[in-house]
Amino acid sequence: MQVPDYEPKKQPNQARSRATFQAILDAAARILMTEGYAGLTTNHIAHIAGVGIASVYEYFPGKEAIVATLAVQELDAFVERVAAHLPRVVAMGGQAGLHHLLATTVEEVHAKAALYRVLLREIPFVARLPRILQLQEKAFSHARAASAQAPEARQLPDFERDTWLIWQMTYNTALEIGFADLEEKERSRMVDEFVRLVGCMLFPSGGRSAAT
Amino acid sequence: MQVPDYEPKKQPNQARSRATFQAILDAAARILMTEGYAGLTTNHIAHIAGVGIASVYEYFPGKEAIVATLAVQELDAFVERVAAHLPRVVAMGGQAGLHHLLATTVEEVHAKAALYRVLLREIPFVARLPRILQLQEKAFSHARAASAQAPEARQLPDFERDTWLIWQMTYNTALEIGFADLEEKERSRMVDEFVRLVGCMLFPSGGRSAAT
Amino acid sequence: MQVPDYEPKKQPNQARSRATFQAILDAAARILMTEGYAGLTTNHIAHIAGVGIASVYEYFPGKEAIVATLAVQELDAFVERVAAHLPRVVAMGGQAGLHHLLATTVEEVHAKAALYRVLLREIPFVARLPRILQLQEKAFSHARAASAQAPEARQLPDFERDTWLIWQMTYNTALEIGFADLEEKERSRMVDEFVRLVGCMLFPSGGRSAAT
Amino acid sequence: MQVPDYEPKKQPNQARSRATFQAILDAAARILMTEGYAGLTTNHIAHIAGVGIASVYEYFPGKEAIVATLAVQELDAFVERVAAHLPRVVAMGGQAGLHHLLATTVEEVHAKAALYRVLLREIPFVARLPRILQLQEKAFSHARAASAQAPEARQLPDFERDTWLIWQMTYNTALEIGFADLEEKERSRMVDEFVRLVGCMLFPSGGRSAAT
DNA sequence: GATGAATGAGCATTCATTCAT
DNA sequence: CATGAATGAATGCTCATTCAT
Repeated sequence: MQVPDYEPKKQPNQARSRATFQAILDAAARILMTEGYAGLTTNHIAHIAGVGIASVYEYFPGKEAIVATLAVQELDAFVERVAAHLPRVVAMGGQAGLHHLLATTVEEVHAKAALYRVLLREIPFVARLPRILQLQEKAFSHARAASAQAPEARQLPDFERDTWLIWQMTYNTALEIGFADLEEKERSRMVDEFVRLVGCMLFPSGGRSAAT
Repeated sequence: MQVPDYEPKKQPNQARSRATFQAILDAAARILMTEGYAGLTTNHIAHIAGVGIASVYEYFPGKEAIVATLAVQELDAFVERVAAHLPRVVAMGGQAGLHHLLATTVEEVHAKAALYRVLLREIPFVARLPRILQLQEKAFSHARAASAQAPEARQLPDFERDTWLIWQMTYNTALEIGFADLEEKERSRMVDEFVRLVGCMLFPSGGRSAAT
Repeated sequence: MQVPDYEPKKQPNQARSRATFQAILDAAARILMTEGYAGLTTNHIAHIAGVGIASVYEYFPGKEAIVATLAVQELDAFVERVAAHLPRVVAMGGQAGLHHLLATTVEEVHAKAALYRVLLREIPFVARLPRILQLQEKAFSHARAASAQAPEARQLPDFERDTWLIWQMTYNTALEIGFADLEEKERSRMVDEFVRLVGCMLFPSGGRSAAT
Repeated sequence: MQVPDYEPKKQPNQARSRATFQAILDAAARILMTEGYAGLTTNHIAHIAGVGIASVYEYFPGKEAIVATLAVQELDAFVERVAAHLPRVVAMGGQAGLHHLLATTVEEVHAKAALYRVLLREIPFVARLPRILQLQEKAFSHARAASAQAPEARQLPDFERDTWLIWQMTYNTALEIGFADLEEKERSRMVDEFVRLVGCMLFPSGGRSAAT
């Protein structure tokens, strides 16, 4: 099985090209949300995008490149949106900052749950894309940096492993909460508890009282 | 899109049938591990199993039923294997019991990581199969029961949500550790820290000292 | 395309064999009536007949032989049943005899319309089977003989062609009336007119008055 | 058994499309004539048509739609060709008009006997296609109208049933004469007698003399 | 630059038939 | 005599991709 090409053929410069390029990505996103990866075909993408099939191949070498480009675009924007809150998170600090960070993350996931679920859980190659790995690395290092700034967290007995583990737990559970079919109020309460539990790991001394 | 049939056509009774039936499942497992779900075709399964393609359709209505049957068989056995340790876990209690439970789980995951990763992360319908949902429910209730027996855990301020969240964090992270490409020693250390962090959530008061 | 074998492999002699043999033919008839020729498969026949698939091949070399045997059996019985009325038909003579003959024929067709329609209109090779051709020839010669006995009919100006044509018209139309989805009363009236019209051809001089 | 789709997927507009579309229909006709319906496969059609298999599915949803489209096209043209003679038939009137009509019909049938035989006698669903039923209805009403214009025919004692019966006899027998493997001269004589006999039914009073 | 008609390798699935028991 | 597990050639159909316009 040849490894496919995950890069777009060319970056569109003119306005019309840009529109076509984006229409293809949008169409792919719509299909992924309604039909899943199994229902994604290039002809279908072209049809939904309202462009000729040949135009799709004008910009992308194949189906995987469309998905990869979409994934990078979407997940990059996701990280950007969450990262925009980081200054405030750091300013708030401690449990309060953690709460703001996780609540924001869960809401962002929930807003595009249908798409993220497919991208992150149904398409095996997405998580292995270099640009997605970079993205995760970036997000992880954000988290580690923020974590290292908090005076209590420095006491983590095995800093490297602990941050990796907490990262895994937090990342996957934030996804699960965002994917779960919960009422807004229930999701909010779930986040409260989520924050408390993560706090238990990060700030071992004061975990219980901080939830109040 | 018609919903596929996930049940085998007939349960084999005679020895020869049984062998064919199992050969098909084994072949499917091997292909899933080497080629992923995308590379799984019925003709390929038949070829690897060393049986005629028609024999595949003698026992299964289609590809999905093979995967579903395999998933149920494998994950059921997985839960059984882990559940076999539960008495000891309960007897040990506390951090020690938790350590035994999580170490066992991670090792079982690691032993079949390639297969479980495909079944649980690449095939969207597996996690929605009624029998798999029952299995998760069963495992979750095991966990909740064990958790309720530990005197400290009863103090979880929001028992329902906390158990669900801790379950999600533990389950997903156990998978990630098992899937990660780590040396045995490194994995073992990772489990140690993992246990400590989960302990922080379950036994908030004494989390730090118990790890020693 | 090899010409298939239309003969049964062996004629069953013992009672049990006879039952199996006939069960196969009956099953084939039932399937033909409900699913048409396109839905007739050997495995399906065996299943409906309640015998093993290998038993089907014990008695018949293939699917076509089953159909051919069934067709000969059914159509032979049909001709026999109609022929049983011939003495009375000849005794009655003229329009009255013709009426009895055609009414009987149409009723016999109607009684097994679903099966005859498939045998005679959907399965191309049935009408070309030597034994079916013999049967038609036999029926045709019956008709010609009866026709020749009627004093008026001898006056047919072109005896050979006229009998062939009248035979064709009568045979096909009797089938169509029998196949049509008519109430019994309506079918009966249709036969009355049918007889009158055939009378017009056979007894040109007195065709009109005889219908009264 | 799902009822198949009998309509073409899209009507071709450009010249190249038209050619492909018609090549598929022509190939289907050729195969039906040489191999019968049983020998008609989509891959075979594509091969004979000299187009890729995917092109077949570009224009038709399946095999049945190809056959249905071909049947409608062919039988529509057949009815058109015969109908083109109707004015002359009406102008000639009586036996002479009838002779012209039936001779024309039989010749048109004979010219495409191999195809019509398969379409009308081997493929069960063709006769039940709405567009074919409309065609028959149209031809039947032509016949009834012509019949009603002839002064003698109005005397048919049971107009509705008589026209239906005469239609059935004439239609089926015209097919049989056209399908029969006769020398042209013999077929011509057969038509002469055929006309005389139909005349006996339509014009009861003077049936005998008119044949001279 | 954009198109859509055309393609063929490849897939899921069926079914007549055989053969060891 | 009867069985049913096993078979593979053959079929209908899809979909990523190309190419002439």
